[in-house]
Amino acid sequence: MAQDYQRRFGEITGQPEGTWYPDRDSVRLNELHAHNRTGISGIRTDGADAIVLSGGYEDDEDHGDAIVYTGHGGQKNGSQAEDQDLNDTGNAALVKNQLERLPVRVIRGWQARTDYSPSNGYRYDGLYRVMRHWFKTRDDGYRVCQFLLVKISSSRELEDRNYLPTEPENLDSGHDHEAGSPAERVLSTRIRRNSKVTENVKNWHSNRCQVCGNTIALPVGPRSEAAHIQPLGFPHDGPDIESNALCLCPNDHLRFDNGALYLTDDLAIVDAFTGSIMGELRRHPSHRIDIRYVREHRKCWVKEEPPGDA
DNA sequence: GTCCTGCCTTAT
DNA sequence: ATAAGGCAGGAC
Repeated sequence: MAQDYQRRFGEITGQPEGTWYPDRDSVRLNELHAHNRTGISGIRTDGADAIVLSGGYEDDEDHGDAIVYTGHGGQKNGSQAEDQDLNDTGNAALVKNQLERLPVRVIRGWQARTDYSPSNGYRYDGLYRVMRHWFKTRDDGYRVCQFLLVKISSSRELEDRNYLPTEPENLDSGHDHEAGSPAERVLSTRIRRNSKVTENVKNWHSNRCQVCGNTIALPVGPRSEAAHIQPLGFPHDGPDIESNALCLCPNDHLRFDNGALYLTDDLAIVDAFTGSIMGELRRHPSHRIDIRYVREHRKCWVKEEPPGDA
């Protein structure tokens, strides 16, 4: 009975990209996906080996090489009725993929009726990387967890694995971030990043983290990272400019990008676990920070109560 | 479209 | 062991 599904990451032998299946049971029996109804095949401690994209959540966005996938949970009778969270094992699994860089198989179903879904049945469409996750507030007020999936061996993904150079010279002054297809916008995140922005931000702060004040010393010299407040590229499309960037140590960069800390409008630093203020963001007179980007970042991680009710 | 049965994995 | 719940599937 419990012919326990053996989770395997990556390509399944004999099931190449493009293979078609008549139904979910067939997908499962060919060991591409654990479930016959559930979207995410995975658990918190393993990560997710596969997902099905078949229009079950209206906040999904399929652009081929770039996908915004909505997490599990919160639905009652097919419509959103509660907030989603990362206690859900499937959602936590996809975060694990992101942090451990595990590939996820993407299977598209006919129900979604996008340009990329099959007209009937299900199709295995290759391996994707989970680039990041965040929360979105829907128009009805419910919060859903979302994941940016980018196809492996797309230019962006190769560049991310250092197979392609990230040359400072091919920069575009950072204001064309709205242009191009979603996949191109994802690609532009790294390939066309303006190194002058990074350099300025790091120099102003002398490589000291604006959160903790530490500098990571390496034999080659001090190390810091320029972190964008509103992420670059699809779908957030933050600008590649100094007022949308922070100088952070790798630890606080990871915390900031994954919602462990956020900023108030007064640039106080908040510990997301306790909600209490950890301190003030370290400033430099030349480094103006635009509060609009701080708000966009906060939207991804903090449920803001609807205004009104004076 | 809606309803309802059934089957799997995961959690308790 | 048993229960819960899910991006099915088919019937109507």
